Amino acid sequence: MNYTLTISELKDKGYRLTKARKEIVKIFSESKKPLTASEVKKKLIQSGQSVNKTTIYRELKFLDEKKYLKKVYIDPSEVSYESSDLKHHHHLVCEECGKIFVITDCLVNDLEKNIRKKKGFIVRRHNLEFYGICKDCSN
Amino acid sequence: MNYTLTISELKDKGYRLTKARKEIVKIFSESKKPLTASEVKKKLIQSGQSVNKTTIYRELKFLDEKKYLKKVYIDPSEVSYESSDLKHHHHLVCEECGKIFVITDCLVNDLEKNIRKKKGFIVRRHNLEFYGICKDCSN
DNA sequence: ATAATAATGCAAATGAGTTGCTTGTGTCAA
DNA sequence: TTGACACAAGCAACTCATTTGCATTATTAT
Repeated sequence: MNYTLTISELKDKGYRLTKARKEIVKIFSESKKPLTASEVKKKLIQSGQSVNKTTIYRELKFLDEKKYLKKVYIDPSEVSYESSDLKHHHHLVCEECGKIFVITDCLVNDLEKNIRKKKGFIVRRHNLEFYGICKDCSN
Repeated sequence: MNYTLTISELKDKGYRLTKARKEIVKIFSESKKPLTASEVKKKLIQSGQSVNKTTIYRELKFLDEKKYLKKVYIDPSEVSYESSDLKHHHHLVCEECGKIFVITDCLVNDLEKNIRKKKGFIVRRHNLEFYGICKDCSN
């Protein structure tokens, strides 16, 4: 994995280690689920940091461009991000309570190979999200 | 198929047949790819209709609620819609030229059954989009 | 410590989507 | 055919995520 989301990795690459950057890296490396800009802001406030939203958007963009974060489209009204060195996985999104569960099975790879063979389309990435009702909410 | 996107179906259900509604239904029933509100507006203008964006948003919402259209999340900055009586399929989105191709294979059903069994999560729907480089752009 | 460069904060702008309100138009019954 | 009523359309103003310009501040190599 080339893109380990750690302070030392960023330092090695020669990127500046600012307060905001370090804290945002920490937040994503500890988070078990994708986070939106506003969720990141909340977490920063909780940890006593006051960071301007513009800075957060710019930092998310920076980490996305450098491949340390990936965009995840779960809520059409807000983009989420997650660390790109997580093992390949997909999300179960409960339409009742909004909780997000992770599944690590992925049988899409075979499909991608077929697509390449049959259509000449080279798949670089895919999004697969499941929406439904979680165990707790189905009673 | 209960939700055939046609004028006569809407008439049978007792919905009003307005100019905008009829034209939007026509646009979606002829379109081979998902369309955003602004793309619908463009097509309306091309066909000589001037329809307010509010009307378009309300009509998309109406047709979505009545299950004649489905939301498709391809571009995180804009929601797309497509006719819901299309055969189940997924999209190949070229990251170079933006063209959208359709694939009708879907091996996600098995996965959904597993999810239900293993996690107790009842999948209602899923989004699966592939992003990559199309044949024309890979030279 | 200092210069060079990148990051920050703030205010203002953008753009998708929504809402309140008034006016216009299909539909149906008489 | 007409009138009443409910639903739809248009307009302006609003919301909310995200972006941009610009002046200021912080980080880092020298």
